[in-house]
Amino acid sequence: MFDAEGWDAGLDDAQLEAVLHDDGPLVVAAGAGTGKTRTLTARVARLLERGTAPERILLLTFTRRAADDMLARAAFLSGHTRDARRLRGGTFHAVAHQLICTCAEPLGLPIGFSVLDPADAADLMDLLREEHRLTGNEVRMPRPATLVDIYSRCVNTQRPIREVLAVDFPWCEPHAEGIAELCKSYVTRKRKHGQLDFDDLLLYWRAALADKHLGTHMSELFDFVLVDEYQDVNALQVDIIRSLCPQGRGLTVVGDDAQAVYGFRGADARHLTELAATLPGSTMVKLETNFRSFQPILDLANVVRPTQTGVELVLHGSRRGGRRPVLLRCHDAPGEARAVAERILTAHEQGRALRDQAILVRAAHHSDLIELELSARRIPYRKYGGLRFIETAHVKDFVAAVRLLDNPSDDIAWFRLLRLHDGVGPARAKAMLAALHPQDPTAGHAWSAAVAAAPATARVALTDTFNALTVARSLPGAKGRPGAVLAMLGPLVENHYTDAQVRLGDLERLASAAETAEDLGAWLAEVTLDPPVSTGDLAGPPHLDEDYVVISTVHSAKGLEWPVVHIPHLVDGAFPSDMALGSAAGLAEERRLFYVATTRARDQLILYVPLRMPHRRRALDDRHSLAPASRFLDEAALGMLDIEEQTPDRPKAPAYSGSARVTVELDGLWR
DNA sequence: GGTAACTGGGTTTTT
DNA sequence: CCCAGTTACC
Repeated sequence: MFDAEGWDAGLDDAQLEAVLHDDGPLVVAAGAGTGKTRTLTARVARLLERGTAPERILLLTFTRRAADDMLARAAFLSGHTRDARRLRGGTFHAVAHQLICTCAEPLGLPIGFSVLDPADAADLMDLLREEHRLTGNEVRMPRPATLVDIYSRCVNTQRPIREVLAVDFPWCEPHAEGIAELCKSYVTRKRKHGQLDFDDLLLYWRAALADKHLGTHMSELFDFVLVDEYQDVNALQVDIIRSLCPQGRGLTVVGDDAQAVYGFRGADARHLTELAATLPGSTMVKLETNFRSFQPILDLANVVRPTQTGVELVLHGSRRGGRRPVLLRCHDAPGEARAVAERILTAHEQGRALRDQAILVRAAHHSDLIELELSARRIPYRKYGGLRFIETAHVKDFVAAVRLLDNPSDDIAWFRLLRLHDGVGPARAKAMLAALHPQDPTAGHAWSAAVAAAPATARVALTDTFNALTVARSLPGAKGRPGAVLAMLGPLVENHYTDAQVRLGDLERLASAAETAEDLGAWLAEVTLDPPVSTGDLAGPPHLDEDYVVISTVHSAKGLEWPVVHIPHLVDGAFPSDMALGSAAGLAEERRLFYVATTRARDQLILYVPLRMPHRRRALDDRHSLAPASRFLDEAALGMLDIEEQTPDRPKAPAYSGSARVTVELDGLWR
């Protein structure tokens, strides 16, 4: 898999320039498939070889998977495999969490602080919304998840709420006052209960760096900081990077502004070009040779690639030959699902393993019909993105219980756990929280007060739960705690869910994964910040002989590649998403997303257009909207495609044309 | 007054 | 599939 000849084997001139660059600020503008991962890892390997201590190199990536991958490769290339574990790396959020834990006290945080995921944050918003009596009005308040999005957008773009509402959430403006009020109490409530949401991890890291003493200490931890996917950082992350590397010394960023697809999370690709412009003495290296795709795929990609970006890049292919991408016109969505399955099987017959193929979708539910079709034909697949294991109710119950062991004042965790008991709903749970919280929530008298607030039916179970928590808390460190939590949750889950057996099976696997952790709190933060996509992931890496098609959202496919790529649902309203059709900025991001999708393909790319799509709003009648195709398939793009029609695969039986007289008689049934 | 069970309508993308 | 609103039961 790797070249054993050394870190410089097979690098081209531009890549080599980036690898050999000294410690002045370096911006690598890397088009899709130009070997940026290779370049980054080679650079790390070279730094190690030059004698930089591995723990003084920090590699910030977009997913943990990318980080692990790169660190392992760098260690291999440098021949310093033994040092690999000492390299620092991960996502911004994961690294922030690790660093914050080392200085929780000076930051004013409780030692066992909780990490709220966005769903927890939404639960908290929901609670506050009720407390502020903002529900049940004539004009409905935005959904809790939307409130969290609004709050998060303000934080991540560092813009005032009025502006964020006006620009990004205009339909929420009537509630501006209430929303601002909610955001304010959201912040105080989190602080009070020792909870940090994802945004807080960045905020506290930045705050630590801004402190005179702590900040100096923190920025001196690293000699080199390398940031991948820089086009997708937000204002907070930019501040963090700038404090980590004063004057940009030792800083390397890699990115491509044509692949910026996280605007909705507060990212702005202009940070990439601004960095090059504002750092004195910075060097820019452009990587424009694509080593990934056959030329005909690149011809399409170059047409799709948005032109008005800050950094002009033109991809030159290095792989001649290959077929032109195919545009397959399908009858309707079910027809498209059949076509995808058929083309996957065709490629399979031609020697492509299933794992060499990916289906990339704009939104997770776009693969619903395709998944049905694959299942019906017994084609194994694995889905990335969309609803995750960690977001299922029973897993959240488990996580909440574990969180309580370290942070008994975590009211959101309590709220979940209490409602698992028979006869305890939102109102009772809230009354019990009130009984718990003015006191030490681990104290016996607090618990009896809480139990007293519950209906008689729940009291025995609640007492059991409280006792089990006491026992679990008394266990030292991580050992035994997950098992104790599982034992506690068992009867509750059994009572509360209809499909309890499946859920308990999940929890058993989760608990045994947790038992292997050295530090349960760190393990919990890890799975919260970078959750496993399925229970399968908990069992470790999949077997080599396991073969499955990958279904992924385009967002989750960023940075990855497959020999064969299928992109279904290329229809206005789906891809591009109808949510984005209204604004130029939205459409521009959709186009970049399409660019990302097409450039994932190495050898073969198939685009699917269902010609008839069910109408979104009124599906009651059988009316279909005629949506010929996505606006991205303009004349220029079509010129790069081979257009094919879906072969009719189920010829209808010829209609009977003779005469007959038939009656259907049911009256005998009702006597 | 509060819970649980049911129904109908809506659904981007993720650390 | 999740959420909000409704209704029947405690």
